[in-house]
Amino acid sequence: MFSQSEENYLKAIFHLTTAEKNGISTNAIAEKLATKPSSVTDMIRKLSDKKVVSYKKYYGVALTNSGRKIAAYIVRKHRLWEVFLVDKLDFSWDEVHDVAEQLEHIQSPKLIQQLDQFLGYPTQDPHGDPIPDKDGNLKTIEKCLLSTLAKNDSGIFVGVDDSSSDFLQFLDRRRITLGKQIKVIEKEDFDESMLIEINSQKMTISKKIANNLYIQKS
Amino acid sequence: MFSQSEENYLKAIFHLTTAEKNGISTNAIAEKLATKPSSVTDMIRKLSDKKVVSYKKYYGVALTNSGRKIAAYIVRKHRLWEVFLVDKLDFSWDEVHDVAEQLEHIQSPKLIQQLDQFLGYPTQDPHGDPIPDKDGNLKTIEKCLLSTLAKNDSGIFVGVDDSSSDFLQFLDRRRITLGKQIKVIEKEDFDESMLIEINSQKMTISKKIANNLYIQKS
DNA sequence: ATAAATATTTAGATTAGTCTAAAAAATGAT
DNA sequence: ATCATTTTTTAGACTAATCTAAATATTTAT
Repeated sequence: MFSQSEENYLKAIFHLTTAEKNGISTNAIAEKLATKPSSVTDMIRKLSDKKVVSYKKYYGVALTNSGRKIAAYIVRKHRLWEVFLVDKLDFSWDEVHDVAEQLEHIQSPKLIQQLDQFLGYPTQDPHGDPIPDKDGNLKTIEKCLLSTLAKNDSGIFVGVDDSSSDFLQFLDRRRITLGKQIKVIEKEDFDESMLIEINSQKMTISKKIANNLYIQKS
Repeated sequence: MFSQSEENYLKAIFHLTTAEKNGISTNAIAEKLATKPSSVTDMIRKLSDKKVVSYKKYYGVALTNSGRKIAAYIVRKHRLWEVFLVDKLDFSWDEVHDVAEQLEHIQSPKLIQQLDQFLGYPTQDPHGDPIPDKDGNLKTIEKCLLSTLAKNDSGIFVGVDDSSSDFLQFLDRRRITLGKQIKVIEKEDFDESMLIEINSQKMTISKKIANNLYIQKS
């Protein structure tokens, strides 16, 4: 059994792990969890004793197979709860994160099994992120940042990188919602802004925005 | 804000408080929470500093108005979650307690507001216990223990005193479910068992069982 | 290759919540 | 009313999770 704090560390490492990076740094974890590097060292040592992370002093940390499975299950729970909040309790996609952050720690396999069924076995959360299956497998879809598209490319808006409340509310105001078709009409070299077409109308989008929108090319 | 532990103490005191008793004893709280009296003394002092309980050394403890309101809200959350688990996720009434015990600590007023609406503003949990309203008011119905009924009295089964899994499963096997009509056919002086009629059939019930079933007399 | 900057770890302290053992207060029995 | 029993509190210790400050290792820049 793992404490909430231990679970949060596992999840943070899971999210910081990408195909490229092998050892996750103490500082990166500390920043992600808004804690101090010294606290991270302590906790990592504890998780290492429990065989859920492998750790070599000064060389960062990585999840073991069992650690990855536990982390994926926490992410699964988090995302299922987000779907519940949006689909059943009429939360908007910018309101769900903090509550799901609490709900993900509830211990009850039956609860999650039944919730999954109740929600109709969803595969993505309200931000377009994939929901790991029971075995911790994550089916990622082919997607890229809007900023990487060339003039006249188009695709479907399938996810966000930053899911802060401010950003999500901005998207709501601009009527940029998951599943919409987006076409790049013009790219401005000077500030890297773009003119895009969505909902049959054109709008200008800054580089920062384009860097936070995932597109599935068509 | 109150920690999970503080919330559990408030809830325990809330449940131990009845019309008769004014000061709840340290030992009673310790037993309810499966902890030690010395731990209770420490926590009570802390809750007293926070003005949610009134406390005089050696004379027990009582909730203040604000303490009572907080405790009632935790009970409200617990019971709403129980309804959710039974009505929406197909849990049976003997499986919900431990999960609700965790869910009651989730902090999100909107979550509870929306859940309440989603469930259709229920007034009772799956065991027949009343759900406190938003202001912490508890509407108790007129009820008495089956053991207090006389021969030929009858009424509706509206709640249980003991809601342990074992007892609830026993009731399931005997087809004794909330809302059923029960009539006392015979009372046995010797062992205080009773012969009752339910579901148009007769069955014998021990004193212990009769002491755990609440009846609304008709 | 060395010095400066950065990252990480260690050492020691703190807080919340708990415990055991002993002391103190209240209660109950004669 | 006194003594024994029970209840409650106090004192001191422990663990998990965190922190600050100092020490050490690694990386980067010249």
